[in-house]
Amino acid sequence: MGTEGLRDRKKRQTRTTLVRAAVELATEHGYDNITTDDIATRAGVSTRTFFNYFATKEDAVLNPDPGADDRIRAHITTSPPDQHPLETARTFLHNELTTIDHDHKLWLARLSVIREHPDMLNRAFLSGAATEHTLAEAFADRLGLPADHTYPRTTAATITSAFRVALTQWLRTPGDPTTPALGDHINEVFTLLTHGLTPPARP
Amino acid sequence: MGTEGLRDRKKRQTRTTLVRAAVELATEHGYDNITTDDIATRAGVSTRTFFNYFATKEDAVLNPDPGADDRIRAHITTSPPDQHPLETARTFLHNELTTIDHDHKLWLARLSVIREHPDMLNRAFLSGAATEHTLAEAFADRLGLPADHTYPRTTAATITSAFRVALTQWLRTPGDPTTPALGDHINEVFTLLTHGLTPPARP
DNA sequence: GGCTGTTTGTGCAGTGGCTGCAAGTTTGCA
DNA sequence: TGCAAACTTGCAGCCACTGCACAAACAGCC
Repeated sequence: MGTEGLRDRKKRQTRTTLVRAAVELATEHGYDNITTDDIATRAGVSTRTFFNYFATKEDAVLNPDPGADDRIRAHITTSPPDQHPLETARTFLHNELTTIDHDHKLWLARLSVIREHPDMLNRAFLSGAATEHTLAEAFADRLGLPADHTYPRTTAATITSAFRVALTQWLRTPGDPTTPALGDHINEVFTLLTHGLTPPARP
Repeated sequence: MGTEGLRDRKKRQTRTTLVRAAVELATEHGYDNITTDDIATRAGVSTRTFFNYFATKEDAVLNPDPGADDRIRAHITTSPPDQHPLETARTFLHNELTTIDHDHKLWLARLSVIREHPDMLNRAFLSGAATEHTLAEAFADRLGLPADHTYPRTTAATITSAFRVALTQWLRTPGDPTTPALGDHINEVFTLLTHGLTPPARP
């Protein structure tokens, strides 16, 4: 089971090649000005193959991480059961940030594309309704509640929203070392939420 | 200025006719099985005209309310400045519910379409990013904060999320008078949020 | 009632995302 | 080596959506 097999290796490579092609082309010419044909051609495969790997042109740029759901579930079930859900989510997100540092360069390009297309981020989060569902399920399990209970659902929705806001705020001032890091934005948003969104004092 | 003019009247009528056609056809044959041609034909206009009224096939079904943003802004600016934002939003949503009761029949059909296509609801809420922006702006004004401050943005995102969850929960048990009304779900979700999502006791 | 400028409706041709199908090609396995 | 399963590819096609050029309807004015 340790061996991966030639077939799987090729498959993974084709996928990452397509992602790179998509992100590069989008940053070079603008996402709207490239076609799926362009992406496939640069990746050296047929257009039809492109759609065997991605259901959508957007997916090729965003490259949704299929393992994310498992990591989420694992983190939630292994964290202290009486920990506040927002705190559990916060620590999970901080863990993930170190992962992002890996493909640093690819991520910067990807983010520049997203910055030009804010709707894409939104769509990513909501067709990522699957992820939200995973969150709700995991918290429901931990709390001994039914999966469709209002509490875990609200919690899950709030968490994804929170992360989205933090990302949006962070994207406004990218790369500048004097501005807050993404982790700082996450902390700020989650702190607001744990305090029930109590308004700050007037300036 | 009181008179509406024949031109405007016709325009409004064409729009509502298209909406009715879209919703009816979608409920009859399923949203995926109808084309924009079908909708236009039933409405008695050309396909090209359809796209003069709606940017998207989805829009014809959802019929986004262009006046909503103004009502939101008005409600927020006229409500007590020291009122908790979540409470302000809660009362606003309750006001809107009475409006929905007007086109009751159309709304039921629309909801049945949405129930078959949960993604549509999500997309509606996030291409309704415009609405979220309005929310953030209005709260920022009221609090004397800059429009891009994290607090109003988090608040706005949380409110739209909350409403989305309430709607989703409500859609699961529609029309049954023994189950909670939409307003009850809204209350429940907002209560959870004002308490910082404190987990309920284990059952 | 006519005249003129501005909207609104429509046909047409075209782009491009996305899919099903029926091959061909490659890999896994015995 | 030979067979089955998985992967790739070309092709034909659907359909949402757009730009453009022109016809039709309307508003305001004389």
